[in-house]
Amino acid sequence: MSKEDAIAQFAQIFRTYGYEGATLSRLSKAAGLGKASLYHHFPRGKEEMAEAVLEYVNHCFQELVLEPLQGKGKPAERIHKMSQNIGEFYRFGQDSCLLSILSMGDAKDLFNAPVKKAFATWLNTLAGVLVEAGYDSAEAYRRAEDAIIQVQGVLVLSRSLDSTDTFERVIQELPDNLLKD
Amino acid sequence: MSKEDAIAQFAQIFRTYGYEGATLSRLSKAAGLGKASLYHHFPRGKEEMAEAVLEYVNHCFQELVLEPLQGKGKPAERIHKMSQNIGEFYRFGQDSCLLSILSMGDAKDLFNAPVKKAFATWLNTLAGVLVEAGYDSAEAYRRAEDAIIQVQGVLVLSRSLDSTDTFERVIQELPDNLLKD
DNA sequence: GTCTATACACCGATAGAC
DNA sequence: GTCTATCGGTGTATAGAC
Repeated sequence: MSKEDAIAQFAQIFRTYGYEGATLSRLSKAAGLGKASLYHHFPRGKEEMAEAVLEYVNHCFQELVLEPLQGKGKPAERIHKMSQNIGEFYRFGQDSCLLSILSMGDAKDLFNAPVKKAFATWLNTLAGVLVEAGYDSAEAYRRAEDAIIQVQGVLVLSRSLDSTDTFERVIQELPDNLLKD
Repeated sequence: MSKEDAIAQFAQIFRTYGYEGATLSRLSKAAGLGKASLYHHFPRGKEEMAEAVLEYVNHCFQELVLEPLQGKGKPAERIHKMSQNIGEFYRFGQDSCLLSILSMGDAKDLFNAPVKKAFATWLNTLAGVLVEAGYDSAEAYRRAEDAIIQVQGVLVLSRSLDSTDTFERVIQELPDNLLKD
């Protein structure tokens, strides 16, 4: 297994169990390596593994969600593409948001800055597209906030109810909600 | 400190650190008792403490959010009261939702049933008011889902961004969103 | 680069004095 | 009813053989 594959497996562990619940035993099993071997690749231990996961997830998010927003088409088309890819990014509601997970408990102190930055980038990128679509910047920012809130909210609800049907509906309605009126 | 006061303190620990992160050391400190003393009041240990917290929080939620919805006034007034009290219940975005916390990691297996039930009750109670307000039941249910999604989403965002201003806006707009069109 | 063995702290939980 | 002391287990992390 490549290092990147291992990090992708780690991501699932952190998302599922949280930072405290992501024990070295679980991470070791997910990577198919002994606990001691993990320290060869991540000398600073669990914290460095979480950093690698955060970097990896940010990279995926950049490709799937941010780049489509910065593409060439009409604003409406870009927003549609973003919404589709959000579905893929969160595996249609099966995955929790890593950022929201890392904003809890002890992890909050460790990852406060990058988590804030990631949300701010999403907010600003989406608001930028809405400004292009004709909204003034305050209204664009509110709508971008509302969209992110809907995504985060439906992820929580999907996890709590063990059901992804509401996720599908919310993602499908996201473009219309962003551009209506 | 009364048992109920201790349970309220426990709730803050579970909300802040999650089920795994809510260690007996932290719970003991929050209650102002030694670890061993906790077992006098909660013989089955941490799991029983979390059960007590869940029961306590459900009770608060019942009083603050559900009962106003089942009151006597017009639907619009009841929804307005619910929204106000949601602000109080979540301390205006400073608190995470205990249900969403208990739907993660190992706690998910332990508390799946009551968490699902609590969300279902909220959904059905709110949808009932919207039916009274004139929506057909499918539309009422969708709107109730959307409102709960907005609340959960803004709680995540508030926690991640360490800011409660968006929370205030979303709660304020909640009644209009539920009843518009 | 991966392993076994181990160190030491903290976990949840219990025994028993007071 | 609360405490100190302690248990067995697991947590993160390290040492050193191969």
